[in-house]
Amino acid sequence: MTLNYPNFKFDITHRDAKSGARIGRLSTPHGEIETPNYIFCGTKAAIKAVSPAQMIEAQTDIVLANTYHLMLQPGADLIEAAGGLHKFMNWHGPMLTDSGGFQVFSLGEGTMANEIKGKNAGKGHENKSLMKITEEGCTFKSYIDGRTIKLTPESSMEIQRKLGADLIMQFDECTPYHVDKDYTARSMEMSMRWGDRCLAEFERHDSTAKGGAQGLYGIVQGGVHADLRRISAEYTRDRDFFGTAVGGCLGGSDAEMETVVGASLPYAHPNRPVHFLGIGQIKDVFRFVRMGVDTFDCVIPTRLARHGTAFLKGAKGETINIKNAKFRDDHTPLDESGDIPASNIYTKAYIHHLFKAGEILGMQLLAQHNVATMNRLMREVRIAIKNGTLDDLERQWLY
RNA sequence: GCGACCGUAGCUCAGCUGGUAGAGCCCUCGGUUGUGAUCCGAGUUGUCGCGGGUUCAAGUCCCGUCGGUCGCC
Repeated sequence: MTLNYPNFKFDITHRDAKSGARIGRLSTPHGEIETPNYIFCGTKAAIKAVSPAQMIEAQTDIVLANTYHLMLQPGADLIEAAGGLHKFMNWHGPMLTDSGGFQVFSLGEGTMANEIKGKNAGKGHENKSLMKITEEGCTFKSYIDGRTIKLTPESSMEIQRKLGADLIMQFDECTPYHVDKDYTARSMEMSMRWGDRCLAEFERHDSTAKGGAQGLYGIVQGGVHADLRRISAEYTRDRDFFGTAVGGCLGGSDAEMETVVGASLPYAHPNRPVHFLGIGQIKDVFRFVRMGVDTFDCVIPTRLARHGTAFLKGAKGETINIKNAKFRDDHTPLDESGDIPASNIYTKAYIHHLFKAGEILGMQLLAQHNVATMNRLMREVRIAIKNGTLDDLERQWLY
């Protein structure tokens, strides 16, 4: 072990007797969080429609930002000159950055989300010309101005170092769904070689020059193939990564997603924090916490909010659509059991009106409510794991 | 009083030389999982001002009439 991450720690303080769920304490230079926890997406150094102060009011512990978007705009050097992402965006708690792998490859697949979910069968790949993958890395055209950009394991590490988040991700290829197993295997193997290059680059700079300011996660790939997932998970286990992330194609159904995680985590390092990239919904939190996932990140709380969907404990399908006509004259608070004004003061009729009228305050209120609701979910999940009452809690949350 | 133009979905309008109506918005519902705020998808809505006439067939042509806008005396 040449990398020891002196300023990071992950202690598992409690294990659920009935499942793989666990309580952990993840320490970073910007504070510690209790896991399981939820990481909110602030792609371009901003949680869409929610200020840092409102994130704190919603009892948020940790956020993330994206290498891909920030390298293009405003550029990593500018953020470094600003004193790093924490100062730049005024978020002083723990933070994570993605490596840029997912976003780059999503250009080649039209919408990556469809690929991961196994949709768009037979379509996609129409923008393949926008990018090129080689052993060296990835070349693509900037969505900002069209200029050609190159991203490699080394440059991803350099950019993430300049951004300065606490937790960072190795550069990987997010393997599409509609490729054959052979392609998935070769892609996974390249991601492993890229992982080694990330570790080497990381060790060259971070662990020495900056005194261990960052913790690097390896990413498990392998598509929907259990044997590949095992190989990839064992790879991350046997390298000096601080944490393990589950990424790549997760299949086309809930069942397939569980298979993927189930084929990965038993072979990952047992004492490292496990992050599930890009998931999830409330039902996903319950499912994957039981499989040993410690942190989640997903755009869905804030994206759904901007489109008028509010997470609600016990609601059918987890959510309500505030734009529905039935809320037009519902003068009760959005969520009386919520713990912020956006939830327990503002009424459904009012927020319904804001959406109908196109007022951005509607999106702000729902976004903050959804963030607060997911944070509340995670708090209750942690308590339930400690008390052994996860099943009961799940019944309360899910219709 | 005369003349011109216009009356088509809740709103704004498109429908070429005749072949029983469309768009956008609104409205209703759905979608969104390593971010796409103002997005994507589906659906509801019409005695084409009214009355005659010509024609196999009229939103479309002709006559009359009502309403509106503008101009002239």
